[in-house]
Amino acid sequence: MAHDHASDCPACQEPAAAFARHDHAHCAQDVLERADGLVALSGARLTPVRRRVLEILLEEHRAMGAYDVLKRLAAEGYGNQPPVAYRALEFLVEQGLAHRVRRLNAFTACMHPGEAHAPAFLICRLCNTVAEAPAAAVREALDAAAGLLGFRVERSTVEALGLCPSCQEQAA
Amino acid sequence: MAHDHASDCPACQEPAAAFARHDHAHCAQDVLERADGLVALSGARLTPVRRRVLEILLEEHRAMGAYDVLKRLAAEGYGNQPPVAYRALEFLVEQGLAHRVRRLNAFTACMHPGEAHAPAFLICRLCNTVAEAPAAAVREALDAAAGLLGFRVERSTVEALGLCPSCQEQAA
DNA sequence: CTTGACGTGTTATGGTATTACATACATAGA
DNA sequence: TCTATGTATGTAATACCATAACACGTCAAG
Repeated sequence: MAHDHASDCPACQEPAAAFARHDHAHCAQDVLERADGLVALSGARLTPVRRRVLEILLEEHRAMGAYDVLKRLAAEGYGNQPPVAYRALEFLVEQGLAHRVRRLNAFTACMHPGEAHAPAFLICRLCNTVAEAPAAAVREALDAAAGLLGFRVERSTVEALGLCPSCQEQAA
Repeated sequence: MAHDHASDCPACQEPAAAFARHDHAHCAQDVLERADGLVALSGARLTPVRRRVLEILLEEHRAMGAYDVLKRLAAEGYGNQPPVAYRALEFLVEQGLAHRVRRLNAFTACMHPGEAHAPAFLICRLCNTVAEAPAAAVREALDAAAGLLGFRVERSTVEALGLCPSCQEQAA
């Protein structure tokens, strides 16, 4: 482990940790527990496949293609046809437990489920790391820009391609 | 024509026109002329295929899939294999003459080529209209959010799904 | 006139996502 | 309990999106 976790370890939650090395096991556990509660609240069901997909996303701690997820599922005895993965992923996205990263045709676990947030994704073009940045301000600006045209925003996709801190150093 | 165009008709350029009915022919003409100049400046070449693809995007005035564009090209005697369309589209995107709308796996002509802009796309989930909104403020907010994590943004994708003005009315 | 850069055409393939239908499972109501 | 209903899963087939690799042609610089 990169650091010792108390149950409220901030490193897993803080934005700044997104690009830092740390122990994912704790974050995963914490997120899973919250997921159970959130889903129950919304009246939906976190079935075995769905829960497993979330676990997989949390374990890998990276953006995964639907077919990558599917391979893992199939290896564990679940169905091995694309809809199995896509349906579970879609469910998780709807519940706010995962996000879709369109630039990568991939999915990633949400690290802050339940907290109302309009995430932005920061994708490093060198190391391919994806970080979820808090982007309430971005969403506000987008709502404002859309409002000027009379458009009402329901869902938004905000993704940035660029260089993460460590790749900036190496490039310099 | 929905309205009579002077060569400096603002309706085609103004954001508010994005969702308004108007004559596209003039906008297209204007954009094409500017495209010629811009490409020349950058040392690139707006070859027949490339120019035709831009014309097609302008004519249709909607987000088009690469294969839609390809069909049009093929019907006019150009190559009918995917790379023909993808290469031309990629060129136009690089030159800032077109944009890629990832949510739709589609491309659309840029309505304000040459003006430095970080566009946001507003996609109506009912009528599928796509509008390009000025989003300098959004980009600034994104840069700021990324900066807090030490991430340097190079390119960004900002897309919103929601309801355009007229579909809001109909829904109400 | 040769070389090299660029653009186009074509074949082939790989990756992503959805439709449609069949089956199983859970829960609520008779 | 039994059945009806909605929801979830499994599967087959297909559609859609995108790229790699190679061949050919053109044009301008040396």
